[in-house]
Amino acid sequence: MLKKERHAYIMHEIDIHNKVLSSDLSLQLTVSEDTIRRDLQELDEKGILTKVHGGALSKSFHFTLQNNTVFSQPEKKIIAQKARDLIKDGMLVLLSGGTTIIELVKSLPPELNATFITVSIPTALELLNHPNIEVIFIGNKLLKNAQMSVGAEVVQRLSEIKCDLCFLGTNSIDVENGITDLELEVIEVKRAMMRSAKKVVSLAISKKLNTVQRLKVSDIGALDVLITELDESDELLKPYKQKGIEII
Amino acid sequence: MLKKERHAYIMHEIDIHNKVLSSDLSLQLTVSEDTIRRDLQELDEKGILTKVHGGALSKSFHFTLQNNTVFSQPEKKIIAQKARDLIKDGMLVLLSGGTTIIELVKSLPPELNATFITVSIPTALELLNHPNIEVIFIGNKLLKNAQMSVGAEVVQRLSEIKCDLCFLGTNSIDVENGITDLELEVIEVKRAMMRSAKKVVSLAISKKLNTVQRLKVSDIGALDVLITELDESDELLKPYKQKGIEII
DNA sequence: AAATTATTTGCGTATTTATGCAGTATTAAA
DNA sequence: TTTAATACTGCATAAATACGCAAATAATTT
Repeated sequence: MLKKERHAYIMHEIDIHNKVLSSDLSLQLTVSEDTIRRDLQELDEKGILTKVHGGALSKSFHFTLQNNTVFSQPEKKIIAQKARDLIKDGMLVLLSGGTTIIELVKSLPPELNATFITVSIPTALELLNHPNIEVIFIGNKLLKNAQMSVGAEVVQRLSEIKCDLCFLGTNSIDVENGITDLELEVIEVKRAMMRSAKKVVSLAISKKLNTVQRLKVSDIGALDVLITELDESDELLKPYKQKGIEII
Repeated sequence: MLKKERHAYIMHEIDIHNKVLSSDLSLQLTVSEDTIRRDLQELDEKGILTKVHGGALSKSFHFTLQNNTVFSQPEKKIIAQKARDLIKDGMLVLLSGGTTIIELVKSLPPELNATFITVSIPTALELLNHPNIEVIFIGNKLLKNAQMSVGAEVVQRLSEIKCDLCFLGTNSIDVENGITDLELEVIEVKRAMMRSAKKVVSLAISKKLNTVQRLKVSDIGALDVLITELDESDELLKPYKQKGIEII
């Protein structure tokens, strides 16, 4: 059998099943796994499939890369890098939704070995791109705009968990009014998230400092760490420091 | 034997078998392999076959290799339209993952008012785009490749549900071996999905008919409806009809 | 028909490609 | 962590290919 024939066969299989195993192909085509691996490598280089450990996947899975085209503000990149350093191997980390959180996930080193829990669909999708982290999604009714799970069931499930860290992509934060948000259902979940973590970290670009929304999530005192793109000594951050919040 | 005659013979062989080996031709035409190579090269330059290492392939064969990389969208569109008609206002519908299911979700009319349950992240994301449908995600540990929830918790939650319809994007289906799939964890969930629905519908492009994977999800008898892009009267579907499965 | 010219073919050799194997490193899973 | 599966590296081998050249064949001219 000619090499090109094998390639056609492999692509056909990929087309049908979205994935192939090297071991299967080796048997079906009666060539060594070495050869299959080299075939898959070539087809990968052509860009018509994605080689992975043990076989290959269809390209049609890869739509998360589309999201990468969205420009991320440099502020969020800075915040992500600061936040990243708090996460250590073996930790159990709770993540909310939002673009800042997505940026954090993108910046996670590939060798990091930790478990992440989230209620946000986009966050979950981004987490799935990383090789070594386990992803747990707490599901229930999904809220359309926020693309996240909400409702009593989620709050209940969160109450059964104790995480090392909770990262909140924060909408509005203010020394007087604490953390505030827009939607009641989101607030319920964020509260539950804060309760179930040993350490609560808020990620907020400085524009969001000292702004207030309609509904309150928590007092400022419930926060342990605040991460912005600003320098730790920035004037804007002083009031938060005085409340005993760690500034990074 | 004249060169032109050899060329005609080679093209004839290509038409019949879709491929030729230089070594074969050399014997059949009693000329050296060098000559055959030169022949194939000429015919390739003429554009009427594709020369490869060891012989040549027909152009149409080469076509399928390229063509298959653009996954079978039109077939899936047809399937989606057929499936759509089964869903009525007020129904509770269970969806698996896969590109065919995504296509179904895209084709749902905006005025449809129903509740959808899924375990697949991409499916959930697509469902959230629609204005009037409620989306429930059953969460737990997420499987990286399949981008879906798996595990005992999911099976348990599914067992507490009774849906009107369950749509399965099917990997492999065969009259003898039933519905089969690759990963154990996916199979557990698919089984649970089938149990929790009054009516189980399999969506499968015809390429997937009569293919078998390693692990079994269920007997063919557990299926109520099979939807493909083929006409209901197609020969391929007869065996399934005889098993009492409704063909759409 | 003979001579000349152009084309085709086969052969030897050097090179490239395809494949499998063994040992080791890496990765995934229990 | 341990264990099994998978991947990588370097190497060996065989098959396929490219190339130059000379012999053979075909086509053309004289």
